[in-house]
Amino acid sequence: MGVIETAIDTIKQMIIDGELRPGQKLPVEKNLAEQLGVARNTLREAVRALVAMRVLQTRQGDGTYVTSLSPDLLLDGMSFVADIHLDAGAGEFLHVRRILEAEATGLAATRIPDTDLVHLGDLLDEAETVAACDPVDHEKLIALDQDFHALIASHCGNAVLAAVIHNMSGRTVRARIWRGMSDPEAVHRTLREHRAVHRALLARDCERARLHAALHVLGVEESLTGSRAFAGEAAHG
Amino acid sequence: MGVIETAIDTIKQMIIDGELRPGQKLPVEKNLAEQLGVARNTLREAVRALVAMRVLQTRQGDGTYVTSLSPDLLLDGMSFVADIHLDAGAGEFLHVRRILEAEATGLAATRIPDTDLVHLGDLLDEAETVAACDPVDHEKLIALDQDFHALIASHCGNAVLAAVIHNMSGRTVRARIWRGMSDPEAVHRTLREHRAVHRALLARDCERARLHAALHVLGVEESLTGSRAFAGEAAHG
DNA sequence: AACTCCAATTGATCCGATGAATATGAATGG
DNA sequence: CCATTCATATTCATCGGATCAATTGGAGTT
Repeated sequence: MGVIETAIDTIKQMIIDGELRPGQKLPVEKNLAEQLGVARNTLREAVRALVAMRVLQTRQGDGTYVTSLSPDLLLDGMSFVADIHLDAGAGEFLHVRRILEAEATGLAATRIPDTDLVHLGDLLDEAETVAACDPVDHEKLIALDQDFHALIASHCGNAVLAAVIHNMSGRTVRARIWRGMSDPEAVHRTLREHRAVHRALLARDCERARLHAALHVLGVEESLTGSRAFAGEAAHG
Repeated sequence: MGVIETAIDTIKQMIIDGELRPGQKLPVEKNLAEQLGVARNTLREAVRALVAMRVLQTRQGDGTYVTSLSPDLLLDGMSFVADIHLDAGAGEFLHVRRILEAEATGLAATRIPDTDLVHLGDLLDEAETVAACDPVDHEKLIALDQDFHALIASHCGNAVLAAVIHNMSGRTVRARIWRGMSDPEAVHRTLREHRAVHRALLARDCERARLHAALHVLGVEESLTGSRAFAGEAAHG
């Protein structure tokens, strides 16, 4: 194993062992490099790798610190994975998201405070206003969509679950999904599904919330794969 | 934004845009550094960060290449996250794993080939043999446990789902769980639950497979939190 | 055609120097 | 005595060059 990999693992192990705690300041580069028996440039590459993993954080003129190590922080590299695979693997990411988002929404039904339920309603009102404009501001819709799902997930009582959901669909993926909705009907359907989820949460009904959340993501999946059988049939009736 | 961050994002974008494809070789450090307008040491730190994310791979004397970018590869940083949070967040990770593993096992019921079902049976036979020995080889049990779950997940038909499950519980977490089973009865219960999952898969019964998988992970969750109400009651009866 | 060996290529590691951002503490004014 | 300002030290950021080590590819040999 190379010198840099060794340095990375040593610092990692110091964190796992509790020798380095969240928020703690590391020794200055010169000393830490000497302590680990490597050159300063080598240590910098190790530190840079850990910064990329959101394990460390450097502040010029101040020092290097261990981050909060919160799951949300450490898992956010996943969004890049989602962005890379938006061609081949977007459907697979959405499938995972459907499972997790259904669970999180069901959990949130009994946990989300009333004030945030009101906030959710405000988000939906604003989204409907934006959708009614011509031309539609898709960027705004994307932001509101993200806020809607993030707010629900943040109240599921499981920080890891919320973090995985939050990072499961990178911004590029979400943007592509919304931009793919050239059909105004698709936008309105999405907003109706959001309303349904909101009503279930207002009723504090776990199972309804879970089902509507799953159905919502499923709708996105099917709109991507072009297998929207229901929509086609509904048009006939 | 710093020079290094800019270099990282530039390379990332080249990959997202398809300018750099999986397996492709990058220009030599000297040229690429010149092309990006940074010093060689600076480029190296950017490359090192992408190597840590499993996006790039370097081979001394040969060159730097784009990896396969497979989800399993890119998501494997998650195991470090799980290792760090094994005190506070182990339960939350297990909760997510329960949801995902249940789904994956259900999906695998109709997808896993007969030959792999036989292989699963062999793994269980071997595990029971090891568990019957004295002293018990916990390392061997950990490896067999990992193989069992990985083999099932790999046949769920969703590479992203399989990758997330695979990386959800780091080796440290899995090792701690098994080592926590000082009670021989806990080991035997785990093996019984594995058998139940295997039988459901043999019957190609999605719902049974899903339930047994969920129950299995739930058992691990409860053994960690010490809330094994059922086990306690069973001991009385 | 297969093998051996050497030289070129390329990343790995190290060293030293300068620039830029921040923190610290002394000096100053109220 | 307290708040502000500012010079200075500290620390990371970036750079350029030098040497080491591993791989590759071709020349030469069998």
